[in-house]
Amino acid sequence: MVKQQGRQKKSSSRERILDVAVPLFASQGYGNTGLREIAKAADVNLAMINYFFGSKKALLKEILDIFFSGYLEVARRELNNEDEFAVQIQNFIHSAIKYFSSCRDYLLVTINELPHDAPEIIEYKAGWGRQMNDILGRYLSDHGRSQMFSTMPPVAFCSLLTSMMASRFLFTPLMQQVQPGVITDDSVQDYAEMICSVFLHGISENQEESNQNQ
Amino acid sequence: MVKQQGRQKKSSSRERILDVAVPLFASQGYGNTGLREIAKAADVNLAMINYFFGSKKALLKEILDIFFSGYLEVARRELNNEDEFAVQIQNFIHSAIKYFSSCRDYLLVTINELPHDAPEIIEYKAGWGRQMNDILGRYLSDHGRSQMFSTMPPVAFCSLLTSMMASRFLFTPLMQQVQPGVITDDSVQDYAEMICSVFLHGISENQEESNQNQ
Amino acid sequence: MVKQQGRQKKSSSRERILDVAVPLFASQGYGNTGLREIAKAADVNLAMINYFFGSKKALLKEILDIFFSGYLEVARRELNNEDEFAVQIQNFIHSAIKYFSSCRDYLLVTINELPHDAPEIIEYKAGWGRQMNDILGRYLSDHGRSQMFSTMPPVAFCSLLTSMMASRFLFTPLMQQVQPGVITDDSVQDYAEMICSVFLHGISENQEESNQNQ
Amino acid sequence: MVKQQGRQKKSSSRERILDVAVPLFASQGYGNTGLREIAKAADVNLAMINYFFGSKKALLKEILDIFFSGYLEVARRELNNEDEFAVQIQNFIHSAIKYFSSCRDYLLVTINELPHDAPEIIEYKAGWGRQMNDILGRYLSDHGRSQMFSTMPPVAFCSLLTSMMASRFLFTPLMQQVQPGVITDDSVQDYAEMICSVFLHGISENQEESNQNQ
DNA sequence: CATGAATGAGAATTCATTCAT
DNA sequence: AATGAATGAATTCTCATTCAT
Repeated sequence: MVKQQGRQKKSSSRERILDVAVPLFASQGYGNTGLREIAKAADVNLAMINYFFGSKKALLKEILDIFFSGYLEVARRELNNEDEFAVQIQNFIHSAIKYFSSCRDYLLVTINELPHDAPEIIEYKAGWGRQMNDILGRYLSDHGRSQMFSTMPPVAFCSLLTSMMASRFLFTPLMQQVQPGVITDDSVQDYAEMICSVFLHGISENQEESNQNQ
Repeated sequence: MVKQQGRQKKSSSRERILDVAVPLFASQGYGNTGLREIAKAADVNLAMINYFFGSKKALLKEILDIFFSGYLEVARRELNNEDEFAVQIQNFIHSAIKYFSSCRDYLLVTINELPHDAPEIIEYKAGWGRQMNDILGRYLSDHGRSQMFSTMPPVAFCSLLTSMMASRFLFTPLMQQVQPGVITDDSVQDYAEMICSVFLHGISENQEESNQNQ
Repeated sequence: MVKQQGRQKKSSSRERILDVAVPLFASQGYGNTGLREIAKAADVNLAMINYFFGSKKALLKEILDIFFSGYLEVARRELNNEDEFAVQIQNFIHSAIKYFSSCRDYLLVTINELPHDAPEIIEYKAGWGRQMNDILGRYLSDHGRSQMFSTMPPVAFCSLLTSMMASRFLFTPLMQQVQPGVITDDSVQDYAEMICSVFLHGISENQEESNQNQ
Repeated sequence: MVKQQGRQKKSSSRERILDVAVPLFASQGYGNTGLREIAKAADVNLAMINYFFGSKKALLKEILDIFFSGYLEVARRELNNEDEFAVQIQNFIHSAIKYFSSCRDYLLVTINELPHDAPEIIEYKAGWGRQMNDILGRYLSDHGRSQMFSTMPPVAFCSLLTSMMASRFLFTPLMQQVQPGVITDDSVQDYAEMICSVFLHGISENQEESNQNQ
């Protein structure tokens, strides 16, 4: 599906709709956001949304599409090479968090709509999930770690890691309400470092240094 | 369909509404679930939902309330005692995951509605968040770990751990679609063990055994 | 229909409902006021309203009843005696305006619901209208003024005079919004004087003095 | 039922809604009339009412708007010229009553909703009231009659006169119920004459002739 | 008298979608 | 590509009323 051809002279309506829909879905939820609201915010005629995307659900699909394809690309790039196990994971975490940070609203929409079982969407999401599972499965088996903890299949490994990396973005709104000023945008790099450390070594080891420093 | 036989007649409608609303919200999303649907599923007159709860939003609040109060109770019980740092964390993780497992739908609703910014709900959620933050903050400072990783405030510590523990439940629907049969209910105990291990020591340490076993 | 028997020890619920319903109907309109609102304001169980009055419409009827019976009583007292034509009218106007002032909310409800044609109420109001018409008709014919202006039947005479007297109360909310402080409660007496003067002599005559005073 | 034939096709729905809503509001009251009823009577989809007017309240505003702007126009035309005081008043009364008669239902809606205090509407009505007050105030002061009766501010003058002129229309339904056949449409001219006479000279003067005729 | 639960209809409003222009 | 009108179903919520206790 060709996203854009030629010079894009004037921020096409189609783009404006997406640009406006994603943050709305992210902050209010898909079900709580009406097409009217989107149309008004995008300064576009209501009928144009269905004209471009076919339906509200197809608009959601497109958003999931964009997020997943980017996420998969990161996974393929960082996990399909000759580097060492831990190095790959570290690179993946850094890249993924950078990616999450670059499209947090896409992430939020994707994560929040994941558990929902709208019949048309559910199998669709599974398709992306399978691809991600394949990449991670190959990565793990390549390094002889297919049965980590004896009960963590790749699919769970993937879920856990994604969940950890996303936690920062998922909880941001709440965290800022609880303790304003604590979460700052410039600490994404630090955040990736921390996730790497915890995922690879847990909080205990790190804690010893931390204790010494005190 | 017999309405109710035997003893507990009083206000069973109210309970039926809750019992039915939670899984519906969990599987479809709050915004995608109509009161009609809930009323029909609970075999209750539509008007009773507003009669008992006041509004759809108040119904959601009640659900968040129930989940949060249970979660806080777990935190208070496991983190407010004389045990050692790692022991407390381990007990907390086990208890919390057991709790999550006992009310997964409440968990799903809570997590998925967390990022949304319905004005009335947002400050409400922050209230619960603050309480949890207080408990964890005291726990960390009691053990001289207030500034873990130098950039992880209690609020982030809390988010990360919760996110890890919840990942299993959040992604269950998708995981089962991707790899049917992998996720089974009886492995909750193992799951808690795994989360403990990763959170405290990371995947590397454990990996060495895993490698040896190969 | 006996209104009250015995000592009325504790401002009965029935009275509280009426006391609360009348100003609500007056300020919001009958149709815009719910029984729930009344029940809450009267601190009475919702079901009590129907228990005491039978229905919302019956509650309205009772209000019209109370107002009309008082109004008729004034008319009977002031127009059924041996005084002169103009004296009777003057006494009637003074008494009626005093009465209106003592129950303005009843007046407002009555006037504002008058034109509406709820089938059960319409004939009911006509009953009261007929009684008032009889009194005024007898009064006019007694003084040989049955055909004032050749085209003003008693019913129109009655309407016009009532409308004049009521104007002050009907427009009070608007007037105070337009020119705050102009309408004061203590000028009811003056107001009656003015209505008398205009109704009997018009504004022209009075104006001449007014001009001289300038 | 043929929807529309011939020329004027555009936005006929909007007009039909207004044409149907006004008499319904007039005869049943704003609060007692549902949008369903209006939609059915106008042969229009229920949603079109909100589509065109935004809300039920906005529909009411539009009706008030139409009535008030016409009424103000009459006042401006008849009271803003070089004629004598009494002549101006007479012309105004004749024009206003003709106007009232041409849109009685608008008049009824306006008058009956005037006392109600729906927060959004109240200040809105006051805006119109102020304009009318300005016109009448200028008119009175131009003729040196600002303090008629020493206690009748322009706002009261305006209320009284409007109330007198409207009485015929306000009470019509009741009057016809009380004395069928008395109120006829062709007597509007006579009615205006009568109001002029009463307002300027009162009933006494006229009465002398009436007495002589006996 | 009084209460709380229950009901079914109806309230206003918004929904996603379609279609002729 | 874009618009405005239109639709029918669904939204949340409130209505007046009833009834068993």
